[in-house]
Amino acid sequence: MKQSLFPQHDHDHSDCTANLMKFADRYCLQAGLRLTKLRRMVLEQVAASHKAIGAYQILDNLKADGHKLAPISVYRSLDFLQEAGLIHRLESTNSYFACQRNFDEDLDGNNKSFLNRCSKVDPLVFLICEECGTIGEVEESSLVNLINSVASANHFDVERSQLEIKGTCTSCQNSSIKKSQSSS
Amino acid sequence: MKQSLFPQHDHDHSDCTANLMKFADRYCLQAGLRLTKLRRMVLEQVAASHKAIGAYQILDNLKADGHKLAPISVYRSLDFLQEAGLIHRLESTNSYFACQRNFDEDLDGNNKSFLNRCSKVDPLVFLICEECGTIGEVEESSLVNLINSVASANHFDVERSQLEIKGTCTSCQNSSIKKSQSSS
DNA sequence: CTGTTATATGGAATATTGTAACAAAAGTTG
DNA sequence: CAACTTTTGTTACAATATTCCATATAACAG
Repeated sequence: MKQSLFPQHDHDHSDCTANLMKFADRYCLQAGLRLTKLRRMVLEQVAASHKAIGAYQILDNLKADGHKLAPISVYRSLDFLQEAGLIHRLESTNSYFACQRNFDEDLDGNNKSFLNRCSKVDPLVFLICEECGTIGEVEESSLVNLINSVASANHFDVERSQLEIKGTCTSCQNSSIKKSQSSS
Repeated sequence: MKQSLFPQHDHDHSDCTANLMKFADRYCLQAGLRLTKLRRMVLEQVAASHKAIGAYQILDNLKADGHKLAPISVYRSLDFLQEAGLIHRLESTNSYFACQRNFDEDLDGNNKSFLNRCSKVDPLVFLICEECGTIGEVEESSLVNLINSVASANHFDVERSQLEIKGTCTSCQNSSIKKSQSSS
């Protein structure tokens, strides 16, 4: 069970974005996927934070940068990026965030898991802070067994699955405590 | 681990609806919830099948029955029903289906779990057939442990969680086989 | 290089899903 | 009944997503 840490509010995010874009470039190159200018811009928007972002927010941001763009173009890019496993969609809020799994070792080692990252068989597990909107992506290998057991008990053939866990992250728990203490 | 069976295509559904409405009436009465005429009609629409139904589909159905209705009214009823735990929302398809857990024993026994059914702490697990749209709701007590372990490892305070498993149900698997055999 | 094909993007309109704000009606309680 | 709370009606609108067709760009064979 490898497990990412939930992104902290005070972490240095510039590295996150840079690493992700670097990875995306190399990954798409090796996988034969075309990370075009538009798709890359959309990915940069999504990767700009660990909060989920909506399609129209991306659209507005890019328009503000002087790009002339229609909703459909953003949605098409988002579809591509999701298909490539570079971003995920939060179903409960119609928004998107960058895949936070670190695949540096795969990139450098060039091992076989490289091209099968975020495979459709892997269940996705998201921790969603409802206070600040930050998303933490978690790898939970034991969830596969649970899903398989449920599925086989019902003779159900699983394609993909997603577990969305909503609550409050540490940082927000602490600031809530501060708030309630100061207000009382 | 109590586990509902995935609803079969050929089951007699009239019982499902009748039982559910009967339960809803008694449950709301005892819980002090007002299952008004409108809310009851909306629930009947949702409970009409084991497939998820969209808000505007419900709206159209009720309009076709001669009721004058606005979207907001349907959404308000859906909110109430969801809050009451009588229906669930499929986040990935913006649609609703009736809670399929059978609480007859709770009703008759009048035990303490009665008023806490579908508690927010309980993770929801749905099997979603992408062929026929049928939803199977499953109780998986071991998922609580998994979620708690993930959450505590990340110091995350969980409010609620939902696992959506997509794939193909038995009936549809069989009909696909028939199709591919006849077409080859 | 050139024509051919597949893939990606542009542009306009429109479909689908969901909400805000305020008024009216119905239920609840003293 | 009167005051109050809850529910529903009405209108307008916001937010999210897709259809359809045209244009542009990349990939590739000859």
